Amino acid sequence: MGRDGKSTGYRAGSGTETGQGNEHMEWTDETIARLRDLWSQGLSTAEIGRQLSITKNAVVGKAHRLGLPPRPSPIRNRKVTDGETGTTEATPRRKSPSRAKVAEPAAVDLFVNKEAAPAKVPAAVAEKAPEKPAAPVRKAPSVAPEAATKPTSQPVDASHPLPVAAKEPFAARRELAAAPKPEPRVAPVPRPVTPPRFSTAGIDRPTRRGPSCCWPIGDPGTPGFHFCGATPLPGKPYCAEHAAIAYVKIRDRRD
DNA sequence: CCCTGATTCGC
DNA sequence: GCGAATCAGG
Repeated sequence: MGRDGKSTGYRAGSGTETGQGNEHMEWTDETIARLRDLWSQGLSTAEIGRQLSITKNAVVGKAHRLGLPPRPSPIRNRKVTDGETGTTEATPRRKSPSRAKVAEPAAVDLFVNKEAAPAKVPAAVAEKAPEKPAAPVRKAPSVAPEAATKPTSQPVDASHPLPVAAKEPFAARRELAAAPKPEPRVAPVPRPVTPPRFSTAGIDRPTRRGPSCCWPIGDPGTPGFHFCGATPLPGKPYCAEHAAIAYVKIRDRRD
């Protein structure tokens, strides 16, 4: 139990800051709701982090605290059954946890009108970003997340639209919308695709319960801001139309 | 080398 | 409680 105290431990963010109030992520109900939603949809922690403008560490950390069900880890199960092989040290417990070194962001110009897409937008800039919600780009891994992690076994054959909303264990979402919470998690990334034009066609009632398309419409913070609300694709946070522009194959910006 | 998630542990 | 740092497997 006695954890050797490493006095060297300290992180960036506290101290040299010019006086920013929020040192930690503001986990509001809306944010947590989206976290759980994306988590249940099988998105990667890093992917969720990008959409929430946070690091994957924050995502996975919060996810565990929320009691979210752990998803198939790429690494070995640290705690399998009690039958643990004593010969091989399962977990050497961190070698040198000297987290004294911190990466210095060096305050890059994010909002300049350059073609370079910012890796991640700070919350301060993000909430003031006049840019329309760019598509949360994500790459397509070899294995689809929903296919890999879906105990419910999503029917690939979309022969008939099954009531996915009915079997969704997670009821009550962010269908409320119009929440004055700043969370435009994406930056103006120059994509060759057409700007998100929200055609009324195909959009169901935003008042429906269950999973709804979480594509942000309008500027967050404004009373007119709301989410699409249409029926999302199975295993995806967006509806068919928004998913088409959201899941664009481009080199995502990761730090 | 890239990705992934889990865990640890200072704050 | 939060999240960077770290570890670890594919």
